[in-house]
Amino acid sequence: MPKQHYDVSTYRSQMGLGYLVKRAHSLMLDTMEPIFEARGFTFIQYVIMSWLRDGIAVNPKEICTQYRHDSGALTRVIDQLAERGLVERVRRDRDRRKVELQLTELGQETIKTLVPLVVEKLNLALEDFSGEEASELQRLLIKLNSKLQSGVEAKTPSGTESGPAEAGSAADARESA
Amino acid sequence: MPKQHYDVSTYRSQMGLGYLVKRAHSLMLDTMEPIFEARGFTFIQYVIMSWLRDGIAVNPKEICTQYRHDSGALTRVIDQLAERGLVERVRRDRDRRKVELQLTELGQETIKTLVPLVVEKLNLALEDFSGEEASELQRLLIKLNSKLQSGVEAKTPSGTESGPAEAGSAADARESA
DNA sequence: CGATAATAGCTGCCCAGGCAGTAATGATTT
DNA sequence: AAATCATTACTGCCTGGGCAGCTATTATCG
Repeated sequence: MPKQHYDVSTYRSQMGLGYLVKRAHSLMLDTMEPIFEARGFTFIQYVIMSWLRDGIAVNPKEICTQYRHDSGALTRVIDQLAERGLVERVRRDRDRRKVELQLTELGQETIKTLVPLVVEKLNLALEDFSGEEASELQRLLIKLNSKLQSGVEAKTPSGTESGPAEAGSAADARESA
Repeated sequence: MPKQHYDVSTYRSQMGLGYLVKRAHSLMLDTMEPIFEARGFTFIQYVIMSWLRDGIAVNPKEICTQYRHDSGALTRVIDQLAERGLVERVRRDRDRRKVELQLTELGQETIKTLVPLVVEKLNLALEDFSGEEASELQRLLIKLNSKLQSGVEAKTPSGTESGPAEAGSAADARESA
C-alpha cells in the first residue's frame, strides 16, 4: 500500500502534483516561446535542434520516446526544419528503415545562438533558488518521472484492460453499493 | 544578476528544467487519463468538476486564469459537461456577464467517485518519496511557478503593468449567495 | 528458404487548444 | 445621461498533436 501523501478527505486539486506540474509546464512554455517566436522558430523546433546538438538523439524515434512526442507530428516538424536547411535526413545503409538526423552548419549556428537565451531564462526563473534548492528540484523531478514512467509502461500489455469503456459513463460509478 | 545555476558551456537540454517539467506533465497525463477514459471522461472535464467541487472557481474566467486554459476551449468543455447533465450554468443578477457554474447532483456523485482514484494514483507516484521529499517538491514547484508567473506577467506590453489587481475575484463569488 | 512478426518513418483524419473577433453587460468618465 | 472603455462569455478559424493505417525494411522462426 502506498504512502498516504494525499488523503481523499483533505485533497484539493489546486495543491495536487498534477496541477502544479501542468502549471509549471504552461508557464515554462510562455516564458520560452517569445525567444523563439521572435526569431521565427517554435519551441518544438528548438527542442529538436537542441537534442541533436547535444547528441542525445539522432533518430526521430529516439526523440519520440525520450521527449514523448508523437511520431507523426515529429515528421512534420522535421520537414519544416529540413525545408529551412537546418537539419538533414541521412539514410544509412546499416538499417535503411532509420533516418539519421544531422544539424547543418546553419542549424549549428542557430542553436548556438538560441541556447544562451534559454539558459538565461532558466537562470532567471531560478534566481531565488539556492544551489541546493535547484538541484533538489531537479533530483525530485527526475525521481518522479522515473516512477511515473514505470507506472505507465506497466500498463501497456495487451488486453489486460478491465473496463470495456464508453457507453457506461457515470452509471459505472455507483456499482459498488 | 541571476545565479548561474546553468552554464552555457555545460548546459544539456535533457537536464534542463523545461524538459523535466514537460516530461512530468506528459507522464502525469498518461497516468491519469486511463482513469477518466475508462469512464467516458476526459482529463480536462475532470479538472473542471474537481475545481468546482473544491470551490476554487465558480466562473469560467477563474478557471481560465488559474488553470491557464483557453477561454474558447473552456466554453466547449463546459458545453459537454452541461449536455451530460454534470454542471449547470446559472446567470446571476449581480453581474450578468458572469456565468456561475454549479455541479449538479450527478456531477457531485461523479466527482466523488473520481477523486479517490486520482489520489490513489498520486500516492502511488510518490510512494518512494519521504514525506519531506513530497512536500519539498510541492514547495519548490509552487516557488518556481510563482517566479515564472511574475516573469510572464511582466511582459504584457499593452496595459500599464502596475497591477490591474483584479478586485475581488474569489471573495466576490462567495458573497452573492 | 519462405512466411510472419516487428520496427522506423510517413500520411490522412480528427479533435482540442490558441487566437482573434463579437455581443452583452458593467464600469468609468465627462 | 451619453460616450467610452473594460470585462465576460462565446464563436469561427487555423494550427498542431493524437491516433490509426500504410510502406519499406529488418528480425525471427518454422
